[in-house]
Amino acid sequence: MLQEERQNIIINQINLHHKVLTTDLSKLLNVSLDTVRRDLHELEESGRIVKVHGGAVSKSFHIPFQQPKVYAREEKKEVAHKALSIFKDGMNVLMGGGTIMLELARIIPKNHKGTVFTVSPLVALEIAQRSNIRVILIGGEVSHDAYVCTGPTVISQLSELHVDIAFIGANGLSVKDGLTDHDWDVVQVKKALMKAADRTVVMCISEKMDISQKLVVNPLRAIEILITELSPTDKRMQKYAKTMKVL
Amino acid sequence: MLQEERQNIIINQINLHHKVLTTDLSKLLNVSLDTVRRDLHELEESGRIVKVHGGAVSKSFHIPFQQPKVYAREEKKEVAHKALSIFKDGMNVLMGGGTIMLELARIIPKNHKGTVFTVSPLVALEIAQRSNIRVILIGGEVSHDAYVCTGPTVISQLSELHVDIAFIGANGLSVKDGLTDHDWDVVQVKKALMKAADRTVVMCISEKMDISQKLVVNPLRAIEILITELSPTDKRMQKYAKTMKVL
DNA sequence: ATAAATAATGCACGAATCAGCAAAATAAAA
DNA sequence: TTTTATTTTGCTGATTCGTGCATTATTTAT
Repeated sequence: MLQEERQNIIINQINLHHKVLTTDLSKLLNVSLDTVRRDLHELEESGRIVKVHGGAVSKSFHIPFQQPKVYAREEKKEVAHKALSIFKDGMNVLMGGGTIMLELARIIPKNHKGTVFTVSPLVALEIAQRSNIRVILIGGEVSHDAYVCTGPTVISQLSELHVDIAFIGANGLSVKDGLTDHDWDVVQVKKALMKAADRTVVMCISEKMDISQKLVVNPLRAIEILITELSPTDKRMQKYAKTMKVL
Repeated sequence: MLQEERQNIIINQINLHHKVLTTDLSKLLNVSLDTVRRDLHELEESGRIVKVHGGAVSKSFHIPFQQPKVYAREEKKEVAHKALSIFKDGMNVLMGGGTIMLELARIIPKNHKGTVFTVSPLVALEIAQRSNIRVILIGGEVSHDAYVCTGPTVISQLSELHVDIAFIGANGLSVKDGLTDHDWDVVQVKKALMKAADRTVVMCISEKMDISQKLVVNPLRAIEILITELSPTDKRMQKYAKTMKVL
């Protein structure tokens, strides 16, 4: 068996399973462990795979080490600042939960006037420090992980609400599935949030783009504006820019 | 299973649930606790997660609780500890707002089971960290000074509620006027809180005793239990002990 | 304060890796 | 073809890595 042939098989296996064990390859290809190891080494040299102890993984599967920089905080702040440009005095605004929304809440000017509805106690507390903003917290069962109000109470209150614009965060956004999330309760709430608003602004860091979670909140067309830390001219944004405004 | 694979699963779990327990991961991944711990350690070293006692949480998810300087903190803690003795597993409890209530929330055991209703976002967030307690936040307009939900929404939701016991703080308590307060909105909420509960526990530090505020919440007879930092045998408590239980 | 749960540390064992070397296979030259 | 050079493969021993266990500390709950 040719070396090249072997290495192609290895690449195929990795594409298939995202990972591969050195011992398995040895058996599969009927060559010694050393040969496999050497193959893996070459494939890594040419940057096609990532070698790990015991085998190798595909490049996409391998999450590169993120340097000690604080996790995506700066990106989120960047997103928040962009969102602030749509945040006008006198608006009736609905805000979801999550860390991005909290960043947005933090940078809202102290003298801003308006009304903010939110399902997040954290956002509510932050904004309540601004004396010219009425803060209405939509109450319900507080989820233990996301610290957001969920449940039928929230849904029914939101169904009686109508605001200009809703800001919500995203855990998954893709052209195929639209806005997606992994927690059933949260999905229900997000649906209700979007329904209650004329326009929806989705805010997320680019890391969440082209990712689909288990549950669908709404298709792409339900979103009017998308904000990420990337420039609107960035290549990754183009496929979204077709159906919505991006900034 | 490759180490890389395992660590990816851990990251996924954390992204999904925002927090994971070491023991759960051990079972899920079929490896020893030591291995999980080492994985968590490495993931923390590379700055991808934050390790906490018992497991780990997502780095993007740490609550920036502002801890404002609390007046008479020690006395309030003392009151809170006494109140804890009435706080039994399985109870349906209603909690008001204020710093004393927050102290109580803080010392509720992590493994307490039960349901807590509250009008205070701060209390709700504190208690939501206990996974065995259902926390229902009664939503409404968040007051700018006390950070408590107020307004008609709160009143109407409370009118539909019935719980075993309500814990509320006091800004004024006297034999003549009973429980009094100075903020109209807060008074309405406190009335509704007491109406929704079979029994009312009033918690305050002694300096609020024998003081009357502008507005009356309820007369003394509406209160079942009074808790202060003073001993039940203290001279100042005697006149209250005639109509209610004191501790 | 005491008991229980969780974490850190050191050690041992097996598995995986690496480097160097020799045998085998392949390619190139005489 | 034979010879020589080059590449590829397999093997050996030393070393590193990953894991689990036992012990000791630390934290948390009662």
